[in-house]
Parts: sequence; C-alpha cells; structure tokens
Amino acid sequence: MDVDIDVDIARWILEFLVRQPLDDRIVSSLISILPPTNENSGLKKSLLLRRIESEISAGSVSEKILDILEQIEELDFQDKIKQHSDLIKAAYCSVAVACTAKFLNDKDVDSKFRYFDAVRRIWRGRVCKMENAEKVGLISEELKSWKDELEAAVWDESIWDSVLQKSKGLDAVGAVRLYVREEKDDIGPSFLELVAEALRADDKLKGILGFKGTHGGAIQSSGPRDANRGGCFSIHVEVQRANVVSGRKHVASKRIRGAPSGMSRGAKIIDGDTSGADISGKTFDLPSTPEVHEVQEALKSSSLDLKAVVKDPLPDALNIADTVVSSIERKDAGKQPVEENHVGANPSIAESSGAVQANEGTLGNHCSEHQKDAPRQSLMARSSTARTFEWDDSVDALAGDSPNPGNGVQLPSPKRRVVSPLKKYEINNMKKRRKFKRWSTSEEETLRIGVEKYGRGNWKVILNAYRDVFDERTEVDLKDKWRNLTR
DNA sequence: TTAGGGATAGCC
DNA sequence: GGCTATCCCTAA
Repeated sequence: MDVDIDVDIARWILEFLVRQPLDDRIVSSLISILPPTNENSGLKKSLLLRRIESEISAGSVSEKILDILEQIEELDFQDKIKQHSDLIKAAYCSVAVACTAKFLNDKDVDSKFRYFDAVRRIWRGRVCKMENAEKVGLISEELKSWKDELEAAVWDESIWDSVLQKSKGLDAVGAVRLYVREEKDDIGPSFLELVAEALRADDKLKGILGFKGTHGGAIQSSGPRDANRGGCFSIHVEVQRANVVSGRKHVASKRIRGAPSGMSRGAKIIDGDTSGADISGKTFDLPSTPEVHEVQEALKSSSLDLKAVVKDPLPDALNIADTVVSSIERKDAGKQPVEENHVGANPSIAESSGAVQANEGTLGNHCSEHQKDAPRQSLMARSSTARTFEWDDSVDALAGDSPNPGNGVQLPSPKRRVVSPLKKYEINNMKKRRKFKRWSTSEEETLRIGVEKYGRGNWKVILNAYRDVFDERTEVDLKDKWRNLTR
C-alpha cells in the first residue's frame, strides 16, 4: 500500500534517505510505503548506487552488482546520456570477471559446474545480450578480451591457473567504489541538504525564509547531470499567519520557483496538537519500531543542522502572533504564542514543536478545514495537489534535546496518537508481498548440490555458499523450495 | 534459525 | 475454479 503523500515531498525524503547510512531494509520499507517517483531517474540512480554500496560493504562483489550496473546503464540510455563513464565499464568488467573466475579457485566437481554455469549466465547471457542488442554502454575492449579468455577456460582446464592469476590483478571492489564515487560526486547532494547548505552560507536567506518576504535566495545545484532537480532554482517560503493563529495549526507553504515540473507543490506543517481539529484527510501513522526510530533520528539530525543555522527569522512575526494568539484560550500554559510563529516560519524549528515535516518522512496526512477556509490567500498558495503531513513520534526529544533550551522557545510536547486496530491493520498491510519469481533450473540444481554438501536444514549456510546463484532468495525460500522439490 | 501452516499469485 | 509454486507469518 502506498502512502498518500505528495510525490515531490516523497522524492525529497527519498533523496535524503538514500544518502543516509541507514539499514537497507528501512530504506526499502520507506520506499515501499511512499508513492512511486518513477519519473525521477536521478533518484532511481541514487537508489541503485546505494544498493551497490550495500553490496560491496562486505568487501566483495556479486552478480547483483552487474544487474544494478545494467539498470544504471539503462537509465542513462533513457536519459540520452551517450557518453558513458569509463569507470562504469571498468567496474562492470571487473565484477563480471571476479564473479566468474572465483569458481576457478577450487578444483572440485561442484566448482567446475559452477564455473560453467557462471560463464553461461554472465558472459553468454548478460554480455552477449548486450552485444546483440548493440547496447554498448557497458561493453569495453577489456570486457571482450576477458570474454574470450573465460570462454576458453571452459574447454581448457590447463589455463585455469593463468586465468585465475590474471583475474586477481583486477580490483573489482575498488573499481566499483571508484565508479560510485564518481557518480555520487556528479549527482551532488540531496535537495534537503542543499537547503541546509544554503542556509548555512546565506544569512540573507535565513531572514527571507519563513516570513512574507518576496525575495528569493538562490541555491546552485551542484549536480550538472541531475536534470530532475534542475540546474538552478530558488527557494521561497511564506508564512500564512492567519491560518497559523485561527486554526491553532502552523502552516507554511513552501515553493520552489523555477524548478522543474513537479517541484512547486506545497508542504504544510501542522502542530502536533490536533485536538479539536477538523481532520478531513487521511492520516497515516508509522509504527513505533526501532527501524522507524532510526530513520527519524537521521532526519532529526538533518533538521538540527537546519535549526543550528537559523537563529530566529521572524522576530516581527512573533510579536504579531503574540497579540493574536493571546486572545485564544489555552489549556496548556506551556504553549507560548511564539511557538506558533516559529513553527509557521521555519520548518526546521517547526519540528521542535511537534509539528510535522513533510520533508521528514512524515506519513501522517491531515487536511485542515482551517486552512481551506482561510480568507487570506497566500502568494504561495498551497497547490491543489499538496497535502498535509503529520509526524507524531520523531519530535518528542527535540524540544528537550534542544542545544539551547533557554533560547525562549518552549514548545508543546507532541502527543502520541493511539493507533486504532484498523490503523494497525493498515500498517501491517503496508508491507508488500515480494514479486513472484519462479525458480530457475540452475537455482534448483544449486539447491540440490547445497543440500548434498551441507545437509538439509542448513538453509542459511547453503544460501551464503551460493549467494550469487540464489539472487533475491531467503533461507526460507530455500527451505520452501526444497519442501516443494521433495514432495 | 528453522519448520510448518496458511495466503496468494500464476497457470491451465 | 482448481492446482501448484511461491511467499509470508509465527511458534518453537
């Protein structure tokens, strides 16, 4: 089930997340619940690069990397990037060789079978397909040379040693790392990081952000090939004061001007206190799991970066809000009028108040009648496709963790909402079933070999021993398949 | 981590 | 709709 969340915001979140050292499962979970952002090939590439990094984190390479590099090549092809980096070709060649030649290490019957199988899969399968399709993005002279050599070794065991020695001269992991570094440098930082960076560097922009200024601060994108973010754009944030006060909601409309299509939608920030609020939209809660907490921490850290560079952009707004808010009866004396403006003015500070950051992976979604009915239209009026997102848990610690608690802003504690059984049901259903993938004969054969060698029931050992063959399989899959084979 | 039951996708 | 293969959940 996809979360009903603005696709641009989802993209910002994903752009940010894929650059964080988070567990892959967490990122995958988030991707599965955020709406698809298929049109963004830059994000896709970032995700693929992340998968590569994950694959080589153990210091070895696998055939999965070949698959990912092919996907990247396809993306580049779709983006009409004709000139492919030599580094991607070198990385592909090195990994292909490593994934094949490793089976020459042992001289037993199994390894011989696996070597033949690897040559069939990689060189007669992948490489030949690319050659036949005249897809030259990953084809290099070096690759062709290795193909001949490895094919020759299929028929001539006497050259195994020399091929093996030569293959050891290739540093596959190093080649992949070099390529990934080049791509990441090329893509540049995420949008959220750019904003943070711009705020750090530009005092003027700090002043502009959050209040009714019409000036725009410019942020230069550092990703020359990242057509999805555009080369240069400006940021404009406006506070809808009327809504902030009348609805006890903190609303800011953020718009990127001059950005490519899809970048100009609103992000609304709402106070965690929703009591009495007229909620017409759907609300999504995240389960309070360690994984979710980990993601929240990463987002929080980025938010704190923002907060650290924004001192107080709205002193005037505070005074105005002070006057208006004072007329509203408050049950909670700890909620100061100044909070409202801080929140409305600055998304980074909004977080501290229990407000929700759309760009913090918030999955809550409220539509405020107050905002809808607000008589004053903002210059940066929320677009029809914009939604409101509410973050319940992430902000708990922020107010208390504030490095400068005496700075005058004491923010209300967000309230954890009780998740209804129905919601829990929805949360459980957010996990998508994997795509149905039929077992190949080589997988079946390898499973038989594995069971013969390691014994039935040692599914994890077998999976680890033949990880290259069992692509996207789990130990449970192996167990289930064996059960099926032996029925 | 594994085993087993149940759910679901894919095929006929 | 029925059957089978694959995937998922949960108890041990």
